[in-house]
Amino acid sequence: MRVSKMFLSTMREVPNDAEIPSHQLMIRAGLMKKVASGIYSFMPLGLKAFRNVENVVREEMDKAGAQELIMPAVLPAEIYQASGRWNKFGPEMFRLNDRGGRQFCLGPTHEEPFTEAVRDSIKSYKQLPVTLYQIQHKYRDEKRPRFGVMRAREFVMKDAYSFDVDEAGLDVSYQAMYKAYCNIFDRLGLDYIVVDADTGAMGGSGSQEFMVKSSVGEDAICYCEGCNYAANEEKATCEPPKAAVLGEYEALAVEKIHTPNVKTIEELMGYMNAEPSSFAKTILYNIDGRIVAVMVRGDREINETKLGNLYDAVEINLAAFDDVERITGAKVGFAGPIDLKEEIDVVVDPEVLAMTNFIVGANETDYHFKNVNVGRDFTPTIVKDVRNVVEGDICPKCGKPLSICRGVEVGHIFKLGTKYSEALHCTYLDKDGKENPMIMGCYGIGVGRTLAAVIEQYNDADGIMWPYEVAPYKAIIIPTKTNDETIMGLAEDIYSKLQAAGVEVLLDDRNERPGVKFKDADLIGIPVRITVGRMAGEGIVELKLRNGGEVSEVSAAEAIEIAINPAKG
RNA sequence: CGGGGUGUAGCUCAGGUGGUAGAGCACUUGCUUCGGGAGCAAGGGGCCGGAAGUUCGAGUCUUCUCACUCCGACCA
Repeated sequence: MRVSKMFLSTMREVPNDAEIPSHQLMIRAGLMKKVASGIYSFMPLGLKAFRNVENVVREEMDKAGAQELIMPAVLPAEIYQASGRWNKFGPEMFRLNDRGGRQFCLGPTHEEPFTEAVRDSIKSYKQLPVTLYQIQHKYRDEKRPRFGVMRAREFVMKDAYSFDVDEAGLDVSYQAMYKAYCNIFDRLGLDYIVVDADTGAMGGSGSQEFMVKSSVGEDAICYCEGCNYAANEEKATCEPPKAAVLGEYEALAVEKIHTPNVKTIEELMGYMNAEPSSFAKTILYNIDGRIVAVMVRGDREINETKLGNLYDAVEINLAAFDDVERITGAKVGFAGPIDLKEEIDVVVDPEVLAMTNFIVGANETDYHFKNVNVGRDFTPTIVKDVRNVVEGDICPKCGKPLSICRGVEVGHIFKLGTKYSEALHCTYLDKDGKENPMIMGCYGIGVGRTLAAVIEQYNDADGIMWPYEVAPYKAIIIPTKTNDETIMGLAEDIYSKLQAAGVEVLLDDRNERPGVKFKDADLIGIPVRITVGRMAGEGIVELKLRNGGEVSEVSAAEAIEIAINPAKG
């Protein structure tokens, strides 16, 4: 491609609505353009990089035995009504009506249509297993689109669905996808980690997320340096400290302390001259209409996912102020486990069991109790891990300290089980002629998000540094003067030889100053740069690799070799 | 959904107390330049997000709306 003919506009300035490097660079390098919040057009240069990611995904899916097809994005309401998700998705689903008033949506995820398609064409165990996939646009009306295509409202996803006769079959299908995902992210050069994840609204018996480590990631990942334990913060657990045993320590007498006008734990601790870790906070939650008290150490955060799972909850919120006041008999801020006015569950994090002579709210406005001890002063209804793991907590598998980092979720694989096959009657006949629901798995990769993650990982102050596999063009030839026959002759010669070799190559034939071309080449991140200039007469060019390294003077033939296969450089 | 911020040229932004629209970059033309986003000169480009109101007169003041954005909550 000749740059002079290319539909490309690069920007010197950082667009004011782009926060993170990948988003800024995708706009500045002219890869994409915003059309509306969370909705983007891909420009030719961006699309080429996008297709490269897509093709890696496609090749690995095909290699793993999955078969590609494509479903519509516009889908009738009925199939989502059948699974109950028409209502469950709520305002996140883009909905529309046809001229006759029939309801449709833009597909947010495609378990239902895939399940329906398989139900209609597969009847026998002999036709199973099968794994199908598509690479297609998804639509979710996110409350808060962010970071360009990292969290968009229209985005491309590779979604795959496996159908098996039994759990053992699902394990095989799941492992094949797991392996394919590793191959994909390896080929894309991403630094990723596979973590155990909460299954969330998808349901099912287990799931794992593929996380690219990144400071801009929206998820917190908990992992162990000592073993292979890794989990999303939503799911991560730790080994609790040993519970204190009454009688093995000196349990002091409970005292009621007047603590007027304290609003925060910090104020309270200042008032009582104590550390937050010597306080157990009690928070009231409304879980599907039921009020529950939850206790964790004062310096910990409650993990609402774990709490919700404990009650198999659909909706979980902090309790309303008047519920709190009715149940504790005090203003908000003084809740505790002792003398609650109503019989409610008191869920206690196991870490609290290790605390002795600690402080709690007194269920009386402006008062706290000190020297409280579990077992003597109150009894938990449930003891369960309901807090977020923190740096340094003990690994539940090997006992070493856990670390926490942030990550971008680029892939997610689920063992779904029979949730959708039962809802949509997707069954097969086994050898005995008995009807069984198929056992399903589903597997997603956010293609645009993966592309953004690649850029997030591979950039510097000058721009993008594409890994070779993703680079929209592998090499760029920069003639320093376009009116010099010797220079242009050699540049054109290299250009045609690279094209003949099947290398995607750019020739920057614009009548621009060399500095402009160098800046653009760095910004758009082409891996191999061949500058044709002063020594063109001797057949010598300058070679520079975008991912570092010095400029070297080589023969045109050598430069061509390296552009074809930079690993040799 | 709660709280904040911002909407003026393709991009980044300036436009006290109301008086009819600006800069830099980008774009067009010419000249000089030409190895890391050149200089000079001349140009083109605006429903000042939209609507209503106050006023002789609104980019500027008031109200309403829409969009974008940040923090939080939420999130297969």
